Amino acid sequence: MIGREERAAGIARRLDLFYPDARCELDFNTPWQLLAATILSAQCTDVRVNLVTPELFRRWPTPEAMSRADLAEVEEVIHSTGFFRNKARALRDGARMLVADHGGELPRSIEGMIDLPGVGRKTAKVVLGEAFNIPAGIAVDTHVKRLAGRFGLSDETDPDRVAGDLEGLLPKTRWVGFSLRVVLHGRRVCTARKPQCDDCILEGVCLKRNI
DNA sequence: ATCCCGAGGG
DNA sequence: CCCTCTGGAT
Repeated sequence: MIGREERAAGIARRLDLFYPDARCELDFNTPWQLLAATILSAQCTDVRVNLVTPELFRRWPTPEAMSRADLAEVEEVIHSTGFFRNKARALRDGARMLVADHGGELPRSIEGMIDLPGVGRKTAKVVLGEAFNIPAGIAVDTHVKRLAGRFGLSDETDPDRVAGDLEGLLPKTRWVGFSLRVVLHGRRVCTARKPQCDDCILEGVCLKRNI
């Protein structure tokens, strides 16, 4: 049985080779639009988020515009992404905070981002990493949480604890890419219900495959 | 621990 | 019908 450090390095290396051009698949033009799309992506596929954001960003392209938006109109546009009341309020009230306290720009720290409504550590890490290239941490969503367990890289269930384990196993320079590739692998191969282990490139380094 | 919430797959 | 989708707030 190989140790966690060795397994983490081996998995990261193979994912790098197999998904060389992994990138964020949400559509956006500005950092604030990425934040908005990431808020909408909670418990929702990015494909569906990309279906509603063109209209959302056409009508409210900036925090200034969103800060003055009618809540019911925002709810109507984002309805199909689910949790639409919470998300609409988070978008408008967060935009008001950005305009009032941050000059319409995004905070560049996890603490600043988490102060915004609808923004937790996962969303903060995604936006800081993708928009500003700040490796604030490994974003642990449903995919990263599931695969970290199957890989044998964490025994935790709390996303923040899983993130702590992974961040201790991988160098900071690989954090952003690792998250993107694990999510991609989780969607395409290591799915929640019927994982396609026969088509998986991680044989020999994944704990689940070694059992 | 529970609630928020719609859409698609099996 | 049940599970899952790049979660967050109470």
